[in-house]
Amino acid sequence: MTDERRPRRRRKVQVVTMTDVAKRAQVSPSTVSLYLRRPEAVSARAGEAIQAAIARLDYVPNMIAGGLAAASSRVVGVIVPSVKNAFFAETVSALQRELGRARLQTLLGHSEYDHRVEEELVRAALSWTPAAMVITGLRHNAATVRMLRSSNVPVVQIWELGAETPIDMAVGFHHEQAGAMAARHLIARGRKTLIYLSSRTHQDKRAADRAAGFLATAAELGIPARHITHPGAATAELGGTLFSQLLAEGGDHDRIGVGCSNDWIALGVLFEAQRRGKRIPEDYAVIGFGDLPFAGSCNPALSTIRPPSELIGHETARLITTRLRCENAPYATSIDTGFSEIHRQST
Amino acid sequence: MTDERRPRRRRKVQVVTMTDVAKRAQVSPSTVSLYLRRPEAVSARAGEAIQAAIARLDYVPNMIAGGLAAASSRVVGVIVPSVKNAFFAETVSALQRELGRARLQTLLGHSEYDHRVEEELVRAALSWTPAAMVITGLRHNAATVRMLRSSNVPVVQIWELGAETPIDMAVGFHHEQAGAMAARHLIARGRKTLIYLSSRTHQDKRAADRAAGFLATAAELGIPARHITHPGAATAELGGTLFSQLLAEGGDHDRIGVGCSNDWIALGVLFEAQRRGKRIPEDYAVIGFGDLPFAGSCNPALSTIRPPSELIGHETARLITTRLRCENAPYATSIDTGFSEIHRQST
DNA sequence: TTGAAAGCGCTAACAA
DNA sequence: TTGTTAGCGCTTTCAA
Repeated sequence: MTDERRPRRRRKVQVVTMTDVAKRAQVSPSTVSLYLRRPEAVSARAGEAIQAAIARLDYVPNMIAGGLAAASSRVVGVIVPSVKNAFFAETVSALQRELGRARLQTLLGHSEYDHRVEEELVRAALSWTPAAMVITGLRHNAATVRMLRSSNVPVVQIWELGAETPIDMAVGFHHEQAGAMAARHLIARGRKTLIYLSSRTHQDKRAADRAAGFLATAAELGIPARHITHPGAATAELGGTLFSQLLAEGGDHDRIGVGCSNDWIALGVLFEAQRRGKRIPEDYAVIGFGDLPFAGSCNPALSTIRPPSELIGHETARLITTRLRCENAPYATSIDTGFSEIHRQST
Repeated sequence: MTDERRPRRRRKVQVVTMTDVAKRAQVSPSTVSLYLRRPEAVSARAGEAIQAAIARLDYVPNMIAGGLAAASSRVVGVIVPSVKNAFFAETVSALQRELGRARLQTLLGHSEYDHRVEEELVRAALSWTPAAMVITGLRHNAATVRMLRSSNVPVVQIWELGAETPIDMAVGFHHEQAGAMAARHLIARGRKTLIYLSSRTHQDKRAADRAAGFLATAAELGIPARHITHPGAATAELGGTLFSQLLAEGGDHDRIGVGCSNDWIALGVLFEAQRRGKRIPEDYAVIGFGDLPFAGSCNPALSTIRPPSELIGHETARLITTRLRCENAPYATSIDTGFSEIHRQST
């Protein structure tokens, strides 16, 4: 029993470390590190030895340690209102597929359309020193914007373009223009009165913008128009409710054009019209927004405005990977993805 | 100009570190660390000073450094086939909301129903020394299972219960039982012949299990039954195609009961039946799977089997947080969430 | 209740 | 092309 001061030791936590690989391959740890990041910078002989050692030892690199040393990690923080919403699900899906190709991983957060939740999610994501941040919309708490700016991390704001200047980059379209297109479409089909059916516009500012664009265009073209909205989430059920409300309002119901802030609402209108024996498009022409999977196959097939959900993910990934590749890639880029008009039987 | 050897320095990368907070609060860094993890272990005086310093400096803790030092991070790796699928979107959404309460973040991956992609995603997620892993299904590549086992990370397999033993914990239900329930439901409503309409069963093993349960139950009860399937994704359009195929097959079409592996397919059947003037439920009784948002409001309202998508997320989060709280929490738990039968107009 | 100090596993500057 | 070395910012003993 010696009186010797035993140095306190922490357990070795990781089973196989880079040092183990280096020992086995008879090279130094930094050569292994170099090989992992730029295999072409290492001699063929060393490369093969390292590769063999990795395979043999079943080595999984520790991104946490790498991230700390490099002061930046291979994660991208992505914040959307909700992945239950098919629009964002498509974007997230495309984004993740493309980021994955560049070996970037996705740290996902749902703000639930709440700016305070969003702020917390941004704070949490930034604590991972992410390689980039993706956030939905252009409007955020002041603190969120401040954090994002001072983080020096590339930021892409998605799904919206508008009056506000992006924090860094933006990929999306003008929702007023999408609403305007729906209005023009209905007017072109001879509708005498326009109605906009929407939901949750107090939270979903993009839906509110579409409504505003719809109503403004009707006004410009001298067509009477009004807006029926509801605080609930956009569902087929709510669409039925809104349509019933429209019918209950009475007045002149000759050649009405109905714009919906979302295809789910439009689908509910279709179902409710069917139940009440109203003809679509003869009595009521209906146009939605989203081109959701059912739009082409329902009865009648639904005319709609199709947002480029996948393209937004795709372009966002491209912007991020470009920026990460060369520091001096174009700054403050905005990409207007546009949207398209899908004419089917319901109008 | 001195000849003095200048020590090489790395840039200070983080703007505000724990040391900065400590200096300002006139305490040591380890006290700040302690305060952040267990505020009650620090004197009120020190706590207040630290809190003030944090607020003043706008300090964001660095999870990467924390994760490295603690050899475990506050992320949970979550792998689902696709978040475009409403089932998984609901589960991920619930899971994330609950994990967020425990200050755990979600690293999301989509396997696209491919076990090799899944393996890569697991490898990538494990390189973050996650606090836990969530993975969809019980069937994976051998390498995936090996990595997961040897990682010593809590693993929850979701959305499926069955013959295989879980790697660690499991939350889900038996899909054969769900298929069987659909068959019994149709038989109880007097159907003489049963048809199962499904899609992508070569990839979606859970859909294949539902089909198997449906057909086995029909056989047991002496009811003729057959299976029409298609490799495409489950959409309303495909539902229409499958139903057309059923009609084209001819034979005795008296009192047919149609089970669908997914509500989207059932919706397509409803639309196609409408177009072809077939009456539902008189000519064809239809039951789906999923209870997707439109099921209650379509025409006729759709009978369906409802999987507890949210509950799965909820229970998974509970299992994870419990396990993280006490190391010796029950090991090898399986939770059978069950599912429910929703009877509406279509049967 | 607080502080000193030793790493966690890796990257990157620099030297060889 | 490879190796040496000094941290990255934090957690966690252990001692005071």
